[in-house]
Amino acid sequence: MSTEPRSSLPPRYDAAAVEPAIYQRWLDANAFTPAAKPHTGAARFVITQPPPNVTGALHLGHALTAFVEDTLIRYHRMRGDDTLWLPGVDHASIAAQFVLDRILAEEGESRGSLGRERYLKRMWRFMDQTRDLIGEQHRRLGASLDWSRLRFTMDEVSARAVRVAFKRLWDAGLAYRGEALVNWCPRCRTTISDLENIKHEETGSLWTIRYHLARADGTPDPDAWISVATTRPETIFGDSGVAVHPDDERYAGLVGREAILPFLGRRLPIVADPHVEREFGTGAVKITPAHDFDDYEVGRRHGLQIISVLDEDARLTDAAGEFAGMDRYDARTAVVERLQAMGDLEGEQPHQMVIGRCERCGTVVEPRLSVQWFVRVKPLADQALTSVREGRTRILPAHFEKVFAHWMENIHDWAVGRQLWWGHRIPAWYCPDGHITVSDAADGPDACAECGRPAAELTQETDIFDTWFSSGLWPFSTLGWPEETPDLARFYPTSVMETGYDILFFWVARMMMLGLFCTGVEPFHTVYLHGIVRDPTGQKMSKTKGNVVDPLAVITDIGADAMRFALLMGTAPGSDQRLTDAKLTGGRNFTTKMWNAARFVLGARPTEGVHPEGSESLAERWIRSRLAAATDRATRQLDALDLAGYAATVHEFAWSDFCDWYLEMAKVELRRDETSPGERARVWRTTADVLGDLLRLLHPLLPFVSEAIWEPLSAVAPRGRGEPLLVTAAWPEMGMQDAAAERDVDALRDLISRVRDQRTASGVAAGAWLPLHVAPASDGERGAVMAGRHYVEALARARPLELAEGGDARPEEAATSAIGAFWLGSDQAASEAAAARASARRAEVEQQLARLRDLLANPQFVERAPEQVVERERARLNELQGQLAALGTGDAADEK
RNA sequence: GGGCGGUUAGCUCAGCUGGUUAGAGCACCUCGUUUACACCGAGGGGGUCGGGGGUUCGAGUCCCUCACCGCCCACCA
Repeated sequence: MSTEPRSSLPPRYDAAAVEPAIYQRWLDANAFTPAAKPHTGAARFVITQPPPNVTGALHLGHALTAFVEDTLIRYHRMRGDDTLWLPGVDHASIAAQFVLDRILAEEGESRGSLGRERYLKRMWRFMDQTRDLIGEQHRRLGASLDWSRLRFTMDEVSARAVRVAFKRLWDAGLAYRGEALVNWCPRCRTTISDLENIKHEETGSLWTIRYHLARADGTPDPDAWISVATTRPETIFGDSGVAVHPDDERYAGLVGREAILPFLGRRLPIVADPHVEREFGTGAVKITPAHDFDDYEVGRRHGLQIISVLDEDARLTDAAGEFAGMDRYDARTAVVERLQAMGDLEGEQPHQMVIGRCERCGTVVEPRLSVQWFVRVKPLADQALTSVREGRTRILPAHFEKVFAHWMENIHDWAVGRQLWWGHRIPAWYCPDGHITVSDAADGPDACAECGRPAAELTQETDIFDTWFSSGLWPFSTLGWPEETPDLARFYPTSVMETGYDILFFWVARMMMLGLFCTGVEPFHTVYLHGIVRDPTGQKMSKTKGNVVDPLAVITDIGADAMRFALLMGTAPGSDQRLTDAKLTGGRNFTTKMWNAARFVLGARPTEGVHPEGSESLAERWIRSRLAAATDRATRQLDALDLAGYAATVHEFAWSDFCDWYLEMAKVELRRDETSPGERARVWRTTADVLGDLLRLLHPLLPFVSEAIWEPLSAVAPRGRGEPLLVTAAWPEMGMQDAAAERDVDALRDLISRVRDQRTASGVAAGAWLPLHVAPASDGERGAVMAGRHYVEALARARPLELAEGGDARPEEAATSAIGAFWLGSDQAASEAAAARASARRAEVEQQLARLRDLLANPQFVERAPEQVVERERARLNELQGQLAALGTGDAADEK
């Protein structure tokens, strides 16, 4: 970029060229890194952002996240708050392995062929290629992240935090190792959490199978049996009982007897358990404790055997006899066929059921009995729940608090171990005597904590942590916890945690639990949950549907500002939005509009060296008042995290007030012959002032284009605050509102609009100048017309403008406006169309008057409604009566 | 099986604790090359606020109920 300040702008805004250059200037100025020391007394504003997965490319969800957070951080930076927005990426163990495994497959390798050590080396190489990708993409979005604090969940600081956090959980008795049924993905070959086990409605089969009853000698009775219903015949080999409902008289005589398992001849006790639904299937259930969560509980209650018959690939084990080695689905078919051949298959019917599939690979999840590491989360969940209930952490939108509470109340222990390689290895060591030592030392323990055996005899756990364990430490691990670092003291706890509602449980809940446990305080005071960006028809975007929008393509096309505006306009906490081309085009049009407005202001600068003089015109007072109102409103909306509201406020002020009305009125002032050079200088100065503050308001919303305009503007209209870059400039100060100016201009705008309407209705040529007669309804209105007559003349193309006196006759086509009666004087204006339009307007006014009279005549209303409301209605009535009266005794206006 | 959200103009959505004539953008119609902008300007048409009941002086807004759409949670094999 040139170092010469330019004072004009090129005709076209070239976002693709301008945006990267501006981002570089921000970086050069070190604009995103907090000062070494905070200003004393400055408020703190720190955002916790979800670190994107290291392997992923940026999608619209990331873009929305970045835009929301960047908008907030830019606002607070301008407010002078001590801000931090820290960037980072997540190592995403299972997702990363899934991606790398695919790459390896293409190279003819696999996890198995490489072995753990080489696999991890390969993974780090892969990381080095992809780790910076997300960062690069965030820079193109304009995200003002503090790159000097870039973090990775696999870096050493994070690793240390993981060890220390886990050691503390262990010491507190909240981490334990035990045998339990867990969700197992046979394809990823790891345990997964309940959250990663995605339920799908699917149609399967329900088979009814005969289990023959055992005779006294233990042989099956060919003529007596109990029929059980099952969706999983292949797990038959793990059966260790049959259950019926205790009150089911059909089976009352069978409880306590035994059935014989087909193929294996195992004796199965028939037990009574209230868990069984009598109406479902046959009312009798085969119990397979090792392969079903319900059966596990039933089995425990009745002391049944737990027999695993599936291995880690979901193949049948030797316990399945002749079926050993078969895949679970092949075995299902085979078992059914054999039962049929034996005459023990009573039936098969289609069955609607819910199947759990691995979030990552879609494979049907298998309940599997194994020894695992768990975190006892109940006490942690209670604390997190309490802080939400007591308002120390607030969730937006508020109704998610209920969702959060429901989940927290029903939470199960967290299986944190993963049988994967890429991730933080669980810092637990086993000694030959079976003792467990958990250590937070980087090199592991010196000796067994229980028996003192030396480290050399200990072996470390090979399982790694669920990715979300390290993500759960993110708000403080990134600041150096457990060290008492200056950053931790300065930026923790954080302010706003912003993410999509879809990871409320995965991430937010875990951060709250681990944050409270590790640091004793809530890691953030506000949880802001945004929704999903959908396609124009409301479908979720997905690669398979082919309806994804690539944010980088959009940026290349129309610029990051345009996309930001489009996304923020549609965002509301907790609700999804549809992204359409029309919205993106709207964003582009808005950036272009701002660019062009700035071009006009810069180009309209009068001769230098002339001192501004005279008092501000009505238009100037009005736009300053509007600016004050917009500033106040936008500020309150940003403080309330109402980003769509903020965007709408600034958009409306910029486009409607500033461009459509103020600039048009300013042109009148600037171009009138009667305006002196000093007055011209004053009007331009006001215009540049307001534009400057508008840019400040605009900056969090359109950071690039506002910054691009800021430099040339401040070169010719320095604001005296010495702010070379808008990104670090101050948020506008609240000005004074000017009720009188607003009232007058509102009235004038109404008059102008109505005159234009009359012109259109009567078919007057657009460029024609017509005389205009105005009969003000009162002295106030008369004053407004006097103050703004040249605006009316120019903007309504009405010249000369003549003020009518009370006694003047009103022609039939006279109409009413907020300022009183008016009529156009010309042959054409006397047309029937104008008269018709005018009388239609009058009819409207009269209708409203009638409504108001009725309302005010109702004693109930006058007595019971608040006085303010009644007063407002009275005032309105007076105003309308004034308008009508201004029409005098014109033909159409004299009857009530 | 529980719970939650939505239903407002042709489309996408605003409408805070009930209070003027329910708004915006896009789309549509008419006009317009006035020296920032046609990625624009001016004007216009278009809604019994999902249905039904209730509370109230007054309901898009509060209560009840029904319908449809969507989401989350859940151990009937």
